[in-house]
Amino acid sequence: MQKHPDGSSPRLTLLTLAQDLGISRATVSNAYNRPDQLSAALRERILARAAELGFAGPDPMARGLRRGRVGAVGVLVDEGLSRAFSDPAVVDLLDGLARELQADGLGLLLHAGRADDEAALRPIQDAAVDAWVVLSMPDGHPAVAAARTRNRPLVVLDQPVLPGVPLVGIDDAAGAAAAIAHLLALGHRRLGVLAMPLRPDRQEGPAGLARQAGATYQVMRRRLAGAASAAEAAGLSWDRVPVVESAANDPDAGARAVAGLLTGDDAPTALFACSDQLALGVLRAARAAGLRVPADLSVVGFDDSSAAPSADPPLTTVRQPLRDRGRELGVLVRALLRGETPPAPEPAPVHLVVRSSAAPVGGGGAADARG
Amino acid sequence: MQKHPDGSSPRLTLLTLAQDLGISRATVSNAYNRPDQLSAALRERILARAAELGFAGPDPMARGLRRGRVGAVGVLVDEGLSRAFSDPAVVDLLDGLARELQADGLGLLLHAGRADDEAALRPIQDAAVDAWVVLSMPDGHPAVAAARTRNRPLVVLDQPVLPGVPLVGIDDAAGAAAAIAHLLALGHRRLGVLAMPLRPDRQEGPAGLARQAGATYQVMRRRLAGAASAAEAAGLSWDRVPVVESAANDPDAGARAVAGLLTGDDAPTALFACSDQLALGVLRAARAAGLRVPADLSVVGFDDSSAAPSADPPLTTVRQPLRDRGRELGVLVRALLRGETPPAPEPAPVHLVVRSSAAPVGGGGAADARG
DNA sequence: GCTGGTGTCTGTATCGATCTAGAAGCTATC
DNA sequence: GATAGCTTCTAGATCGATACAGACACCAGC
Repeated sequence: MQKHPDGSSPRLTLLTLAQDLGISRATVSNAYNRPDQLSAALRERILARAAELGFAGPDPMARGLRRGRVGAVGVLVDEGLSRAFSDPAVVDLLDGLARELQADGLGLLLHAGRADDEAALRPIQDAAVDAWVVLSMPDGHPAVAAARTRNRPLVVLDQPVLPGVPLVGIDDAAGAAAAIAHLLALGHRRLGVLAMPLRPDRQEGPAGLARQAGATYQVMRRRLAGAASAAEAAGLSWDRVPVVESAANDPDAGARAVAGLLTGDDAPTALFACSDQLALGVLRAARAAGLRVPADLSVVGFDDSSAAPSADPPLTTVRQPLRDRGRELGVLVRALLRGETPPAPEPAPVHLVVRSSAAPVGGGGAADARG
Repeated sequence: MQKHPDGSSPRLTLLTLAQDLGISRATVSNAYNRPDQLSAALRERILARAAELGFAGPDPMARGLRRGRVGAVGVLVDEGLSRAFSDPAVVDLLDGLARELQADGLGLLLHAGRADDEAALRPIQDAAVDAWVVLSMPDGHPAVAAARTRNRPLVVLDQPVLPGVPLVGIDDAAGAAAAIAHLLALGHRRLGVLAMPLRPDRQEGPAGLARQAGATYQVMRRRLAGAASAAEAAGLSWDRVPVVESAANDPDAGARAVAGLLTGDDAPTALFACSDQLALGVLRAARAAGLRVPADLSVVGFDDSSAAPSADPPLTTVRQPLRDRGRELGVLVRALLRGETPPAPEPAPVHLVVRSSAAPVGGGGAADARG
């Protein structure tokens, strides 16, 4: 755009403008950052001339260096962006976060925490951010360590639990227990559970007690523990409840993982899917197997993401306030950036939202069977 | 973490480390950036000592200032992040972009382009990014102007068309024409169109020719023009084809907007929805109105997003290679950052993917009618 | 006429790195 | 033994802004 006669592009800086106007660099800086430090008239003159020359204001990086702030918050998500964002729950949460941070003009810098490559961690270490938000990363993930090396404020969602790091979480165990209790109350005794990945190794299929206990995704460890205690409390032996692990938290993977469980004489009459994404997969698999939901199979999900109410049938699910939690993360980050040391918020309450994907065992819907 | 005995935190810099080791600052810098400029032994010693002291490497902002690069690409999306990311098409595209940029260790800095507030533009002007990617913003949106003020490389998806700015697009008109032609070939004569927003004013309802022509979302202008020409070519007068505008590009808004169109004596037998998100809304509205798809109503979408094949019924839709287009954006950005001036890529080809949401008029499915 | 207070504006040190040019040491060659 | 060519390391300028401590003018009050 602005090209010098001699061909070199004359980068505009505060100094350029100051010299042009015959005033000092500091005054131009003040025109942008401290309007009270100079007369309104002069400020107008400076801004007008800046617009004329096409000067866009102080350079972000130089300002960042001097002030120690860039105006960006790093967000660390597991795996690729695609997988993370294909989950409406993550999107809702991120939206809450972004809205809250907008109050301070902070943007979100996304980085995917791929564990594979040692060199892939450099971009994370070298990211110009004021703080980090870590979204549901497994225990011991190297990307989390990389984000911590700069000693910037860091806030964690759900997991991992790190000493001295504030965490925004929910009572996963209570939520899962509520889901199981609901199914038990409906009279179901042959239960099944479809789990999100327990470890980042893409394993799929039945998950025994050992695998469950060794889960590096703490969220799953807690939800399974909650489910187990609710089952045991009702006299059901947990080790006889089939738990199937999905290779990924999306409907397709969920449908694939659960397919084998739905047929056979002792197939479950009710399934607890540990996320709405997986619950959608169960619905799909059930349809493919010719089962009616909820007549032949009851399904309960987890999250109450935006996809839950519009599913077919609408999902009974454990509601967690996703947007609010995103906002909480933002509030926490802002406080930390102001130098405060706020207490981590209490785990948000969860409760069951009853819609129509779960019904009493035996299937009232058989009346108008039309298969 | 690292606290000095006297209470002040002793920020670690290249200089600290250099003095500690009795060498020069430049050498420490070289240890990180130019391994060939010093002996392997010394480099090892530096890195080891750095790890010992907890030095995470050169400061990103200082490096950014000196090098003129921060390692981040700004992404400008319309409206809130939530709306943008709830569209699987956007997510797929973003994933392609992120993957391509990862090759250079570049992260994505998200900013929502809210038009409301003048002050809301500052964070965009002041964002520390090396380049901008603008995703489907309407003509004349102030946020786009804000992103341009820094004279950084800028790449546009779909729109707006700006002189000298490379654009990654598709042949929208041909795609829409293919959709209409398909419906016509199936014998449909009573067509309807469900449009994405034509202007960012959240208007909903029938959109006359004037409104269509005044659309500031060019994508919609082009798709409607393509649809019109295909209709006219078949002898159908376009001004008699009802076009309904949705207030937002999501299934709920789409269902709401289209509901009124589905009933009545001269209700369309076939609908072209200008995005898969809207097509999902049509499916939902049709179900609510007791219509069977495709027996009573044929539906064609646009995008072939990841939601299309798993819809019920699977969507017939116009396929655009979303992930590839994201990658193209990334390739373009990387080239521009290397100082090259690559030609904007040819508009990617689109073609119709026939699944089962559109069928011949008259409804073959009426045989086993069970309503 | 002097003191003290306000309101504006400026000079300079500083943030933490990278780049360029060149110094120092060491070996090989004629 | 002087010259040339390496490799390895360093000094100093530079990127562009902001914070702090004053300088200067002007006015009020005694």
